[in-house]
Amino acid sequence: MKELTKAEERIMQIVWRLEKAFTREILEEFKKDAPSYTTIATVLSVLEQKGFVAHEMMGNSKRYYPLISKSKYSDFAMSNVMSKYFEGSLTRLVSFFADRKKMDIDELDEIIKILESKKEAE
Amino acid sequence: MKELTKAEERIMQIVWRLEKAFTREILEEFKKDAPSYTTIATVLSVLEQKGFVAHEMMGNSKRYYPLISKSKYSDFAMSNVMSKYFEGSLTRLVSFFADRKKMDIDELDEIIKILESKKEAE
DNA sequence: GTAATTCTACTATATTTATAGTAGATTGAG
DNA sequence: CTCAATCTACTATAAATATAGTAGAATTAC
Repeated sequence: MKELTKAEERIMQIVWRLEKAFTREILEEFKKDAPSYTTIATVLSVLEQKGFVAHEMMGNSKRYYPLISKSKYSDFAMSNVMSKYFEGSLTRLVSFFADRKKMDIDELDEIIKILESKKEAE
Repeated sequence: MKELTKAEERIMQIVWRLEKAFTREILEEFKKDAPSYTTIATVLSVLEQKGFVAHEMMGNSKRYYPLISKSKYSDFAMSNVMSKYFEGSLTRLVSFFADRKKMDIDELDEIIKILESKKEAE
């Protein structure tokens, strides 16, 4: 899988959120610093070439939808950071968090619960 | 904090590992796809401008060392991914892992232990 | 002390990324 | 129908990134 550039990622996040979107709709999602309509169109065609989206024609306009899911790309992006900064180990990541973030008890309990049930399953 | 580009990050990882390093030493760390000596030197001066490293002179050569620690940058890089893909929630991240990765019992126990003692501390 | 080596500073260039304009096709309003 | 609006395709350009060469200073090996 190719990596997303910043501009591509901004657009892709919107496509993921909307699930199906026309260029126009994507433009409207920008509150500020909106790129121009044509810029978005250009980025979308790059995203299509990279295999991140595809489109269907509706009249003469393209409705784009994701080919690569957000969670699939999350996996990719996270693995990247994990391997570069935590030697790929979730344990290291969690201790990193534990060391430097304040975490509330409910959140901790929630995470422990998830892990306990994962333990059952394995 | 500025972001590291890919080329910068490759070099920076080496500087973090070596703690203090001459350009020559950095070059030697590359096993394959080594950029040229001068490329590394150029990237180092960019890193210096961005505030990631500084140097001390040893004779006529520069020995670079990190100004921004790896863990500080980890924090930054991780927060980035976390906010983009997990709404900043460690809980979501952990469940994401639990859902899609096989994890061994020892690792799970280890993580639970970390979280339990964090719970004590909070 | 001179030749070969090594280093930095400066400059150059290719590639990639980001942005957007223009022209021509299509469509919708009346 | 016809005009204004809208859309895509193509092209252009700026900015950022990646890479490295050259010249001259400094150092080292004899």
